[in-house]
Amino acid sequence: MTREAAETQVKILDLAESLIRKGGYNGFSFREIAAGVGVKSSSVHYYFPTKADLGAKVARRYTDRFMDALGEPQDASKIAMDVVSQMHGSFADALADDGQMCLCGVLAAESAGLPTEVAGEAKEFFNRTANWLNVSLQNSDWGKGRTSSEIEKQSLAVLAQLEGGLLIARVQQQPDLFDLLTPRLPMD
Amino acid sequence: MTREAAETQVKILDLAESLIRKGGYNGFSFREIAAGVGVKSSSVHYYFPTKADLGAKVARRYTDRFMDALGEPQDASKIAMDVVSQMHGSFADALADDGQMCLCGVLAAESAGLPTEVAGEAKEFFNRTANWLNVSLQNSDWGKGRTSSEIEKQSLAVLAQLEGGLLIARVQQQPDLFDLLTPRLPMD
DNA sequence: GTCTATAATTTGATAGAC
DNA sequence: GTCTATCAAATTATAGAC
Repeated sequence: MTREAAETQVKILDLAESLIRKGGYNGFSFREIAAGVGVKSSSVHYYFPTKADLGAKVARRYTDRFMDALGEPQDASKIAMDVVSQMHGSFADALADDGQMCLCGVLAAESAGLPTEVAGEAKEFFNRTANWLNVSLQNSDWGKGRTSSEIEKQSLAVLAQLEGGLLIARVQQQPDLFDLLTPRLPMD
Repeated sequence: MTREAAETQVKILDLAESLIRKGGYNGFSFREIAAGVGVKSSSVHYYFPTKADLGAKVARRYTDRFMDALGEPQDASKIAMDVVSQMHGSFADALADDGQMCLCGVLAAESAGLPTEVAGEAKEFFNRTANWLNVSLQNSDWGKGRTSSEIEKQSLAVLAQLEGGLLIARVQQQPDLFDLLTPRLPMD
């Protein structure tokens, strides 16, 4: 694969990601991608045979990058609030650059109407982020002495509030709203 | 307006609501509506001149119905947990009948790519539900002695977790997940 | 109020030249 | 790898008969 080819492919993925985050999977077209990248739509099909394939690969790359930024959950004990803050920061980064919300949050919202490959990747994003929270909270001070089902439940609650916070910040066109909404863990 | 006409109009609104909740605003067409209702697409245009008009009216009706089910916030003091539980129950109802999520949650996710009239109605749903929570929590035991900015913040946090919970339950295809995620209010 | 018919555009996708 | 050319289907929307 030549350098130019790789750049075209990456440009397509970048623009597709941006457009999906703006208007959802059904809100962009191959021709829109092509025009933005500076090629013809047939060239987009050269890299991604179908729209479902492009959508799935955009989601996969997004999830990989997101998990990469989080890093491996540490074995060593951590402060639970630092774990939550780190996750909050990763979601805030998604919002910060262009005021848009989490790609897989958008896909999740319309997932009942998506090709299975795309919906599957969106689902996988939540599996992986929930698992990261699970392991991290288990190793935290807060996690000691709590049941794994209680920890799993709180991991989902944290994720829910973060995704929901992005949703609200976006529809209200007030990105700052998200910063207000740092999830808390119950202390009882 | 004759009885049959009213029924057709309501059928259109009902089906449009269901389809948007399934696949978003860009995931349904006038012909799909027409086929499901048993008329031609030109008849759908008779009731709703444009797609944006239909989308906006679906959202408005949804919000009105949602607020109607909540009822007026009581003046009398209430238990805060009952307030949160009531809101949780209203969102659960949306999920219960067909396993789909909140209409305005879906619209919010793709709001950056929607016609302004539709995005505006989605925004209004959050304004009205947040305001209901605000007033109700202010009148609750928990609200006594707390600042209005703290109460506003927690109202948004509750909304965020509920919408995010629907998002997760839907993408995981596990409606039961939502029941687990009853928001809590901080007691410190 | 619902229909037929159709305009005008956009969509995802493919064949084949270079 | 990118292009031209094109297809078949779907889209929103309108005009006008009944």
